[in-house]
Amino acid sequence: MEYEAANIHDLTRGAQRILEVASKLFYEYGIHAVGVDTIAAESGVTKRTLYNNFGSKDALITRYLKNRHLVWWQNLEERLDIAEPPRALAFFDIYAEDARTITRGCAFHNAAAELPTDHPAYAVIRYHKRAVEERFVELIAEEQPATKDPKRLGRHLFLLLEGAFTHHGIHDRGLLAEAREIARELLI
Amino acid sequence: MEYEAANIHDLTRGAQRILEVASKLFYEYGIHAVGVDTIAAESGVTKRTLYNNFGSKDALITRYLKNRHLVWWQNLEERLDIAEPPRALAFFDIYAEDARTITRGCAFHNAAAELPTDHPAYAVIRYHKRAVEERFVELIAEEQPATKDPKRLGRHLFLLLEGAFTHHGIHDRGLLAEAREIARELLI
DNA sequence: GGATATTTACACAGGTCTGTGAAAGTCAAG
DNA sequence: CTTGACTTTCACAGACCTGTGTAAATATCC
Repeated sequence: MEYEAANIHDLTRGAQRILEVASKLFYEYGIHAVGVDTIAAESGVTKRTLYNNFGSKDALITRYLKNRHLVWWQNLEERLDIAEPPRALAFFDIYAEDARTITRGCAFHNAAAELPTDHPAYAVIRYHKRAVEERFVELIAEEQPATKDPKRLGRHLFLLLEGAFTHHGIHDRGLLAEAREIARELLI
Repeated sequence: MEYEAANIHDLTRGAQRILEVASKLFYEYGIHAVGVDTIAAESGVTKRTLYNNFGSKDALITRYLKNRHLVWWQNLEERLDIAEPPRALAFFDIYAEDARTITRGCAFHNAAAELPTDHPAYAVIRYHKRAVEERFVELIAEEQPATKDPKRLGRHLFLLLEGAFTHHGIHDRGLLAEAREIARELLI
């Protein structure tokens, strides 16, 4: 990893609740819009505890995105393990499933919109997106060996997915389902 | 339009400068990260003038996105007028050109990440994205009448473009150029 | 040049923001 | 029962935030 890994289990119970609450609020309302007082209050701890555990808001933001990546990635691999070929479509299914419970598009893109590019969390964003893209390309290369340019097809599908999921935050016009359908045709 | 149109020429010279400066700063650093004091100071006017002209920060934000849409759309139509078929590729060229001078992806997506969905500016964001998508589909329907499903192809290209441009803010890995290349192949 | 519109200057209100200090309280494990 | 890790309490600092009131100064237009 380009950044220090961060396991939830290193955290005390209170700290875990802080991270949960912060994740929900940061995603729902945006990072700048949510203050540490709010996060502490919603977590049922004092602001002092928040600072004792995370050090600063910026560090909490970074932890939020690291954790989001880890959880999401684990879910991805589990789903891929049980998916039937073409497994690239499982990617679309995961996003579609996410979209049923969360409604503001991609947490990483949203964070990128708010943070300065030299923020510690920005490295996590870059890492995550790159990892997803590469996993996609890898998958295509494995399962569609007959494709003349697996890398291009992988990126092609990746872009479809990114476009559709990002849009989900703005206006759902069935783009995720349509992207999946387009992908399905491309994989035949 | 779903929202009241807003012409720059209604504004005094000072107000135009405010809008210019606000546009630059909102895009570059994010909306919440930029205060009205900063905007006024950079514009060389007093904060009072800003409030006399725009009423509130929220109204200024809304005006920023309305104006961004109008300017961008005008540029789009001008470019389409002189473009050679397939003109859908001109879309990619416009985004690629934008990407040379601005480096934080799509202003509308970024704003959407920060604003509550009931913010007046959010309607502008929805309108803009929908308009772009529809213009794309329209263009395909005109120029690729042989396509069996012009709407799907239009959305397909739209998603490629959105995915690539959004990514440009995070990490430029030549995705815009690759998206154009993929689009070119799809249009043959 | 005189009426009208606009901008300045500047103080101020009332919040909210991140972050800290220091002492007292709580709880679990040895 | 004691040690040590964690959390609470609560006051406070200092900065930044949006937005306003008012009177004087300056443009702009007929």
